[in-house]
Order: sequence, then structure tokens, then C-alpha cells
Amino acid sequence: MLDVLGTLERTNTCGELQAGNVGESVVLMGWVAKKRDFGVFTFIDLRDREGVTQVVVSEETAREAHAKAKGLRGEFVIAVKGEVVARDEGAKNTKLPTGDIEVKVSEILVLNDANVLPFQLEVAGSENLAAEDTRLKYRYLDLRRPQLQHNIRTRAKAVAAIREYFDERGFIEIETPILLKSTPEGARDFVVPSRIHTGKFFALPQSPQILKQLTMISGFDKYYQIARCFRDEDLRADRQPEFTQLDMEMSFAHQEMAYREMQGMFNHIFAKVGGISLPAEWPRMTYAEAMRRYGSDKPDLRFGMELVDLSGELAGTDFAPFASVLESKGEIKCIVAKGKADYSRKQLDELQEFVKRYGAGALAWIKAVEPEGGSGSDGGWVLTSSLLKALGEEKIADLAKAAGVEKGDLVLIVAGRKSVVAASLGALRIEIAKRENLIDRAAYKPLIVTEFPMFEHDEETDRYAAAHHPFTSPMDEDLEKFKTAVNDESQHHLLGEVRAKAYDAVINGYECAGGSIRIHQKDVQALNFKALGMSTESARVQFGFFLDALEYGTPPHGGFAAGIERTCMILCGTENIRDVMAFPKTASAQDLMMDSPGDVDGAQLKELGIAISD
RNA sequence: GGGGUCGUAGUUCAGUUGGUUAGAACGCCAGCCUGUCACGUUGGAGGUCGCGGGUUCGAGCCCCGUCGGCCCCGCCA
Repeated sequence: MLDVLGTLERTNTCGELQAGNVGESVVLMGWVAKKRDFGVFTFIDLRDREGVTQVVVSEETAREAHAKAKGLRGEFVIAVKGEVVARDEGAKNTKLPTGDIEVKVSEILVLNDANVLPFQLEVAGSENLAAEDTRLKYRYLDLRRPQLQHNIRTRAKAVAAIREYFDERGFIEIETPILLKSTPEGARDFVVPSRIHTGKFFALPQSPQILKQLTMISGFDKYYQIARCFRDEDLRADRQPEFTQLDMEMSFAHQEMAYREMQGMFNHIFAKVGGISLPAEWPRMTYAEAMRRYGSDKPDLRFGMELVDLSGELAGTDFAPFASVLESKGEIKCIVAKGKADYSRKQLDELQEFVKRYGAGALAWIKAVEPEGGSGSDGGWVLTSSLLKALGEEKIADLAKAAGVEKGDLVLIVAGRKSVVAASLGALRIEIAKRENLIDRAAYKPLIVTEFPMFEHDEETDRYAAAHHPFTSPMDEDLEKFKTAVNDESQHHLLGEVRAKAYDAVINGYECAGGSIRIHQKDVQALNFKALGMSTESARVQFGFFLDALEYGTPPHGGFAAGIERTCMILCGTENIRDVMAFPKTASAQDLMMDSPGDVDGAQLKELGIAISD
């Protein structure tokens, strides 16, 4: 028989009572986290979102409550009335903030019972959590875990800090529609059928890009929004089909102003939420430099192990695989794993398999090891290498020197197309850092990456696509080159060299924000559509309203969007985006709790004029 | 679309060369217990070995297929 709450109110949460509260009469409410029954008295760990407080029910002093306590089970919801009493020295629990006291119960109200949980919330050893699919099915239970409670609240604080930052600086929060129109550029759209306009569809925003630019044309000057975005693409550990961005835009703005706001916003969030102070001025790196030194446009600066170019040393080599790579304008680069010359054949095979995922043909290596029979007292060392036969001792020594090898080091070499070398060595660098624990978990290393390329070359179609989005402005310095590339068919390849006023904010190897200064002049915009192989007509069909808008007095403007989840992942120290979302989906974009996506009623489909084939 | 990996009790896992009745811990149920906080203790219940097919005298284990979780490549302007 359950009790009713009536007008009873709690006086305290389960996380706040301390020695100073001894003697107070209190009412606590929460979940039974644990019960320890000693016959004549019973301990209950009562949990709410703020913590755990031990309450004790004695048969001697509270006969009725004690009888009720007998029937309590895990996760029952109860209210207890009682008195805060000090625990005896030796009976204190130093693991709990409330461990100096306990509540001596006079009355228990059983507000609700609970089925036995399908998995245990907290397990000894803490890492033996139930399988994630089980926890996702009962997400509301998993969310009771203190860790997830903390993450979700951290996220709330981060969003609050963002609003605080932009409100204070005169930005106006403007909501934009969720029901938009599909455009062919970019990610696959989620699509919503229109009932009133049978056969037509809305699309959910991949980002509010065009709308935020329109707020600039509308004269709001400074806009921001915490915007939900939707992309129907395959998922990753840091990607969900729907996610949240801080979206901002400002008028009369150049890059430096955007950098300032990116730094300012993240610095505010990290200080406010995590007590972490990031540098007032973030280091900067061009895209080209980041790719050259780290093989990534989002380098993790918490450790070194930079890429070293060996192409110079290998120029004119007879070794056919390297010669052909250099001939076709590829690269040969390496990283040096300090002190890892003891890697086994098996480990090196694993690493080779790892880089092959990124298109690398092979992974060559050089080891600086003790000579057979020991190095003696002079500490000498010799080089061994998978390339010894192919290149000879002298050349291996040259390479080792170029790589800056010392005794005990392992050099890992990849040759191939520039994009393959960068991707494979960039990923290998991170893989080794993880394996060898080279990453300082307490460090936060932000970076602004600048001068992104304007276009990406698609090797299969030999076409150029917008690297950022089709409204990104080219750099002033590259404007002439841009015009030449577009207008002179024979110079089309120059598009690959045009840099954009596009930039990213990177923290600890995560792309946390990205943005650009936009094109605000119609002739440049027209040029860009042409560069992208879009005819005037098709550009009009897709973006006509926007092109019109650009012609009614568009101020220079730009901004950025920041990933709320990725930012929170860093703040929460997790590598899993689901840890910072209340109700996430699986890697196959399903919600295991509500079992979505689901079927819809035939009548519903009929009303929409939709028939399912197959 | 492709690759890797996992799937055995409610949960986390073990399960040898294919061989009798598939085990452990936690949880659960019942009892005992005056200071626990990973309480202790006695007893008990609990299994479609993801699913389907095959090989075999015999399959949790081998083979084929399939479903699902996670991670990665492609993809994500």
C-alpha cells in the first residue's frame, strides 16, 4: 500500500546535510539506492540528483517506519522524516560528502514502488556497466547514474554560459524554422512530407546557414541561436543524426572579429563550466601548416610526434614504390614514436593494418636499437629497418637523421598521395598516443585553424565542391586567382589553390566550431556558383530567394557554428557523444527506447499521398 | 556501401580438443543478524548459449546465412 505525498515538502536534498545540520528535523525524498538490513535496524542510502544520504530506521524508536523499511526494494521512491544526527567516530563514511551524519528516521512514506531494474545502475569496479543497448532501451534509468546526471547538467551549464556570453555582447537570439526546404548541396536531408501540398516535402535544417545570413540582411547585426541540426548521414562516436549547434553571425565583421568571438565564447564556457582557463589569445595555424605538421585539419596539440617529410632525402631513389610516389607528386613522410623500438613484428603488423584503412599501401619502419651483443658502455645503437635491403644502410641513416631519431626510437613511414599520407600518419599519430598514454588528460589545447581551402577536388568526377559551403568568401589575396580559375577554362585547376575566409576552432583534436566570412556581393556569389559547376538557372532554382536578398543591401558578414555536444564531450572527458545527450540514438540511427523510427498508420500515409514500395 | 569486434542466467563474464546435468560473481527471492556503507551469513529460484540452417553419433564450441550493439573507412557543404 503506497502512501500519498499530500502537502509534504522536502526540506533538504540528499547531497547537502553535514555536521552543521545536526539536530535539525528534516524531510528527504528520493530513491532507495541501497538497503542494508540488520534485523532490528535498517540502513538506507537515499539518492536524489544532489547526492546520497544514509538514513537509519530503528525498530526500537520507530516501529512502524521500521516495518515499512523491511518492504523497501531498490529504486522505490520514498520520503523520510527524521532528525539529523552525528555519526560516531569510526562510523563516518569519508567517501560521502554527507558521511559525517545520518538521518534518524521517525516516519517513512513509500511514494512509489519499482520493478527490479533490468540492469544495475552502479556496479563494483564501475566499468562493468551493462551493455549499451540495454542501457539505451532503459535510458531513463541509465540517466539516474551520477555520471550521466553530471554530464547532462554540465551541458545545461554550457548552454547557459553561451547565452550569457552572447546576451552580454548584444547578440539577439532568433529562432529559425525547423521545416525548411531541401537543397542538393551538403549532407543528405531529413525530409518531412507536406499534407497540404501533397507530394511536396520540407527538409529539416542541416544548419540554419542561409537563415542566419538573412538575419544579417534583415539588419539584426548580431544574431545567435542554440539550433538543432539534422543530417541523414552515417554516424560515428562523435556524430548523431540530430545535434545542437551554437549558431552565430555578425555584420560588418572580418575574420579577426570572428576569431575573437570564438575564443571569447569558448574561454567563457570553459572557465564558467569547468573552471578551466584557456589562453586569452589562442594559437593559430593555417590549414596548410596543420596538414603538413599533423596530417589533420584538427590537430591534437596535447602531444608532439609531428610528421616529418622524407621526400627530400628520397629524391632520386631507385626503390620503385617510392620513386613512383614522388614522380606522381606524392609524399613520403614519417612520425617518430620515441622509445618504441621495442615494438614487435605483430604490433607493427597491426599498425600497418591500421594505416591501410586510410589508403596507405604499407607501413615501413626504422628502429634504433642496441647492436647484438649489447651496446657496451658507450651507449651506441644501430639501425634496423624494413627498408634496409631496398635502400641500403647509408640511406636509412640519412632518413633516421632527418627524422631526428635517437636510441630506442621507432620511425613509421608512409608513402603515397598527399591526402593518404596525411590521413594515415595523422591517424597513426593519434593511435600511438592513445596506445602509449601520451595524452595529458588534464590538458586543454585550443587552436584556431585558418585559411581553409575554398574547394575540395573530387578525383572521381574531377569537379570542385565547396569545402565549407557555397556562400563562403574567398580570401582577398586569392580573389584574382579565383576569377582567373573560374573564367579561364584552362586555369580551372587553380581553384584548388584558392583559400577561403574559413576557420575552425579546434580543442584537443576536436573540431568544436567552424565558420567563415560570407560572400555579400552578388558578382562574387555568381562566380562561386559557376566554380561549383552550377548554372545560373539551377542556382536560381535552388537559392533564388537568397540571391535576391543579396541584392538589397547586404552588409559584409560572417560568423561560426559551434558543436555543443563536442564541446561538452571535452568538458565531461568522454569520447562518446551519447554521454552528453539525454536521449541519443544508436550508430544505426535508431532510438532503442521508443523504438523509432517506426511505422505509420496506412491512413496517415494515404493522407500524405505516400506509398511504400517493396 | 565496406571492414573490425562483440552477442552464454536479470547484469558482467568464464566455458579446455566438439563429449555426461552449461558455471562464477553481482543482482533477485526467503530466513538470520545492534553500526553497516561493495555489510555479513544460511538457503533458493533463475538459461531458446542472438536467430535460422548445416556438418556430426553428439554443437555454446566447427561451417553457411541472418539480426543487433559498438568502433572505423567511405559519407558528414
